[in-house]
Amino acid sequence: MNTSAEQFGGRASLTRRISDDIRRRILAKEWAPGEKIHSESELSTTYKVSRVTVRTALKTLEYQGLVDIRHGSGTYVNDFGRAIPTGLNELRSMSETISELGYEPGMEYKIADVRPATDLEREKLQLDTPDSVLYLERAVLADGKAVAFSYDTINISSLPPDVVEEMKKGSVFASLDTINSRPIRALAEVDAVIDKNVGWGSQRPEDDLFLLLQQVHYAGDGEPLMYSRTYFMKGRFQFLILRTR
Amino acid sequence: MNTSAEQFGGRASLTRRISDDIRRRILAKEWAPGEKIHSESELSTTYKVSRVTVRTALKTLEYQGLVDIRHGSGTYVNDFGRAIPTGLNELRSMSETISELGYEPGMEYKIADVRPATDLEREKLQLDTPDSVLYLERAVLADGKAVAFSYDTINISSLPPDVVEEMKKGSVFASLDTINSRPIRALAEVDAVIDKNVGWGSQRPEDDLFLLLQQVHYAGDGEPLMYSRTYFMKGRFQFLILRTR
DNA sequence: AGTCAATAGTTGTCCTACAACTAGTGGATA
DNA sequence: TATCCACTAGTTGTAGGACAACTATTGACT
Repeated sequence: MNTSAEQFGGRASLTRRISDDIRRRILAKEWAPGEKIHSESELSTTYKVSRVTVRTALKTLEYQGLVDIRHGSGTYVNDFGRAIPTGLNELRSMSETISELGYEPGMEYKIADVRPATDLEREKLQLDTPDSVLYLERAVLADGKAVAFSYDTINISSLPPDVVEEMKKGSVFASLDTINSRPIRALAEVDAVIDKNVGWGSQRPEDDLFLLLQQVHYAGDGEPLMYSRTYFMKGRFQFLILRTR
Repeated sequence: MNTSAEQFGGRASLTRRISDDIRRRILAKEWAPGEKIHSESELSTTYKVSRVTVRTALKTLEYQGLVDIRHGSGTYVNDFGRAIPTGLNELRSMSETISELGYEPGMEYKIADVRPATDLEREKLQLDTPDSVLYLERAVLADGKAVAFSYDTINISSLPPDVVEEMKKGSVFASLDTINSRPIRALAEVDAVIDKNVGWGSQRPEDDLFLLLQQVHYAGDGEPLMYSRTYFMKGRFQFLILRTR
């Protein structure tokens, strides 16, 4: 098993590891949509864990919309089309999401500076003093094509300098993982906007129309880590959501 | 307990009923954000169910973002601000959502007709023959103010005539419930659009800018029930989403 | 004041058992 | 033949008890 949690150093629970693995197997098309997967007893035998653990793992996948558990019958793989199951609801980095969709993720940096926080940023990140923040302007690429423009402000007040330097080049989430403070919660707001000042280059839309995902990411202790605005370009990135009861 | 599932005649599982009730208690502010709720053992005693059932119910609420379960410590109510926990991910009708947000829901009907399906509608609803469909154009109201315009096409090929008549006036979801075929899954697509032909009346935005939620709702057996486009007006309806790991 | 071991309380996992439900089998019946 | 129905094997849902793993607090000790 090579779960994302293990990859990122977190000691994930047994349930989480099983859940991640079955999720991987489903996304790898081990079972076709509509097909019945192995029974809970069978899975608990092969994974060498109790049925309770398998059940909890499967429940997670059911919440995510990947499977349908039918009492007395079995667990069936859902047909979720091209949707990223739990795309908006589960906290993943853009790169992870793009990669899971089958594209090659990339980032094109325009600005990566440490500078004093603006009033808005101080409010969003709950900074009292006029602290310095790391400000990033980047284009999000899928297979080399820009799909979104990202404006991120990172609270660096409790981060070591070398991690900050690392963030100027690589993935913010990965850097936060190295010091074990990946955000575990985000409050996101979706909006449609027309803005002439967003984006750059030849790939930006002429009608200035974007789908804006505005987020504040929080650490486990409730401290705001990052204020992030991602402007998606229409048609470049399909925002599919599976809704379930 | 008066769960929505019971209200709508569905024989909900024990876990679901417990989960719904604890959810209700949390939304009713029985515990403040950050506060620790009763332990699993305690809840299992008071509800007279096993700890397994309570655990599964709490897991559901954790996935919805309402609570945070901490190993060895307890279960804590999340501070989800003004967000509708699991707003986009869980399948609820607009009226239910508006009502849960604390506003008085309403609908203003512009069109409610049975007419032949268009090509697009036939495709979305997987109709082979040129069947008739129920077409609705409505303004969605919160406290009497229009927050969105809704364009719905309902597959009536397997619906009794009296239910169709009922839908022309009341809630579509409620009518579907009476014959026990409420949708259990929807594939939704979010987009930003500029469209001069959407909306009506004095409350429509001058810049023709909308946040579009395009959905196909499916029944339990996989049959498409409804193709729905909801155009939200900027600023009238805050689309907050709680994202968790 | 600070450190640390002990402790009580809570969630995570395991085991076994049975209830509730589903889908199919095959015989009885008209 | 076609339909109905009891039966059955298989699967998920719930129960109860036990222990492991973890957290937060207490209180003794330095």
